[in-house]
Amino acid sequence: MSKVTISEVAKAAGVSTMTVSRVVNQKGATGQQTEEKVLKAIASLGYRPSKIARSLTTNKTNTIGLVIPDINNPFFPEIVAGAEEAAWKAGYSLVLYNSNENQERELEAVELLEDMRVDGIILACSRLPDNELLEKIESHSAVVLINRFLTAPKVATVSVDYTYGAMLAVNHLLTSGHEHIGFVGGTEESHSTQAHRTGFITALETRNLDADPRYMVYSQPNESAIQEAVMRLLERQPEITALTCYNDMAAIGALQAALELGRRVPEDLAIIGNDNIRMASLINPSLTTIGISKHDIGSNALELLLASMSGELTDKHLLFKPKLIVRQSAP
Amino acid sequence: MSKVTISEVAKAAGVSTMTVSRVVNQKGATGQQTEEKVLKAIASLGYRPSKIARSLTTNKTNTIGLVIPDINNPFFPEIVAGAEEAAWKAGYSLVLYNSNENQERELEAVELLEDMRVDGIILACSRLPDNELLEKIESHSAVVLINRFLTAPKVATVSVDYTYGAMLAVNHLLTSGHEHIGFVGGTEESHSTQAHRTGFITALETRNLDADPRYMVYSQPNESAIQEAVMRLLERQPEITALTCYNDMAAIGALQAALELGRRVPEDLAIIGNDNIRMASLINPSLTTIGISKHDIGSNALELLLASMSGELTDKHLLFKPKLIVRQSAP
DNA sequence: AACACAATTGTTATCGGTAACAAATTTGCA
DNA sequence: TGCAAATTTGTTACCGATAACAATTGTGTT
Repeated sequence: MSKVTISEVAKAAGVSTMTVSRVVNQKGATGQQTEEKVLKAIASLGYRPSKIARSLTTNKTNTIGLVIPDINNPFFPEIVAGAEEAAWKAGYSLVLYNSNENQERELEAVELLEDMRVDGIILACSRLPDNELLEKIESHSAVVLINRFLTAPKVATVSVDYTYGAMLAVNHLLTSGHEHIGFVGGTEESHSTQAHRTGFITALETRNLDADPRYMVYSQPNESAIQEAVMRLLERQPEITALTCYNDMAAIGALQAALELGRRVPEDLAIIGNDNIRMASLINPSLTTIGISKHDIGSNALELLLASMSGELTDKHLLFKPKLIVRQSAP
Repeated sequence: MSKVTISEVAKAAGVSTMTVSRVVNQKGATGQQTEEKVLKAIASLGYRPSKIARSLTTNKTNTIGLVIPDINNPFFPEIVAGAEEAAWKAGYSLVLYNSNENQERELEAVELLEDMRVDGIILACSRLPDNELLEKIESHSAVVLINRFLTAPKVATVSVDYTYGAMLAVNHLLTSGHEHIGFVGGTEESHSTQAHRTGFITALETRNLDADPRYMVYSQPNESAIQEAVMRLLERQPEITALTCYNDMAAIGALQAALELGRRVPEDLAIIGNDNIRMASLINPSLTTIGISKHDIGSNALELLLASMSGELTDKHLLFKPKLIVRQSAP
């Protein structure tokens, strides 16, 4: 345990603590030989300034909170990596909470981050209702939401244009000649599901086709639930020849459902995913999907947060345009 | 920004700050009606005690540092999840660094964690040489290493018995009748590679077979490098009919190499991975692999750390026994 | 009612730094 | 050489909480 304090260094160097502080922070003028004395004392004692103590006076922790719903969902590690990378470059540390898709835990995490006096927080895919979210957020000076739109002062957002992505997917399928296209979503409240569905409907309506509610299915975001939901959908509406899924894990669940029902992919059933997680190119058949740069989302979120912290902007909303990646599952 | 301090609460409740502190921490006796007054004041002001200030006096941050080499490597998110879960339950927060397999960055991360006065650190798969690692570690009061053995006071470790796992793999292949088995490792310095190779060699020698160095190949831990290394290996030693890989990503690289060379898996080439990442069961052919419970590694590491912090043990070494999971790639 | 003792509350110093101002030293120039 | 201005250093107070001890209030007993 490092126990060397600034006053010990000051004593060893024969100067005041302020002088040591000035040398450490390279702030305020410092004389040549004094500086050397101090640096020598620091080195010989192995002094490392306490960020805790510093934070108390400066009212700044150089720390950022990141709350994600499920780190095991391959969508998120890349976002975390992007954010961590940007944070590192800017001299910030990341405090990570994995809410496990649990609202209460998400709330508590945001509160804890407040207790820790983090300089800002990034909330990914919050499942909290608007009012609760707003209430918890207002005690923070800088907030960035990922994939969740919210108009509020101090709140910036970084989102993927899922609506646009879904339209790309549906148009691709329509162009390939599919006439009965199903939609596989997550929970109905989830914003990405809603955005995706909007694109699904819009793309169909643009071509004067009806989006039949019976062709849409929702599910809890885990593979077996998805697989089951898709199986029910396909048994109920066997005329479906193509599926757009709100993310790649759902698409993989759909693949398994197709396998289970003896439907060949893509011959009998075309499947398009969303997110282009690494797995998408490695499974068989490889997954046609909508690609988004998750790393960029993370790094942009963090940079937006830094800007927001420094008061350069109060709110700003980034929207990433995804693009279609054609592979085997929907050629 | 929460700015309510304890003295404001004290003023509002008409008591001293110590009384407020006692109510907040439920420590020391407190009178009924005073407690109510204080709680009311806390609620109405929205007071949240500063962990920063508290940490300064108590010399405890309720914070744990976690350094991992690559969060995009699917081996790690589960470990992080396990550690985060256990930390959450114990009331600790996690500070995460992603070193990107970079030694310098890893060093810096450990130093920063010291500056933050975290209560303990978990270092996953450190690539630092022993002496540097020891030097940096000694300023921390509690350390747990994952997949890295090191005998030192205050240092506990949680490791997977890769050697045993590799033996399982080789024995499975030998039992299936393979006579020329190749080994695919990561960088030669990596401990998991070394442990894996030891198992590979031991399993062969147990059956009085020689482990031919020409059958072993090493590579940087990224898919394309692995793929290329495997292709060179297979072209050089075409008699090889089976490969054991030091992890699943390497096995997937090997699969791609086989595809590239027109070798069918498992008919022409059997492949066994290691780690049982989620992808392993989803790719085609599904991957025979060595299964380890990564979530448990993370949670055990954290619990060990907590025990170490509370002085219950100074060093302890956990070794997880993996087990063979037979799938299509090596039936 | 008086006293001893327990329960509750308050005071002061401190954790390890930095802000803000004051003091001391150096420098430049008439 | 002297003196104002610039540079370097030191002092004091404070950030927001808690530890340790002191003071007060309440309780039961005879």
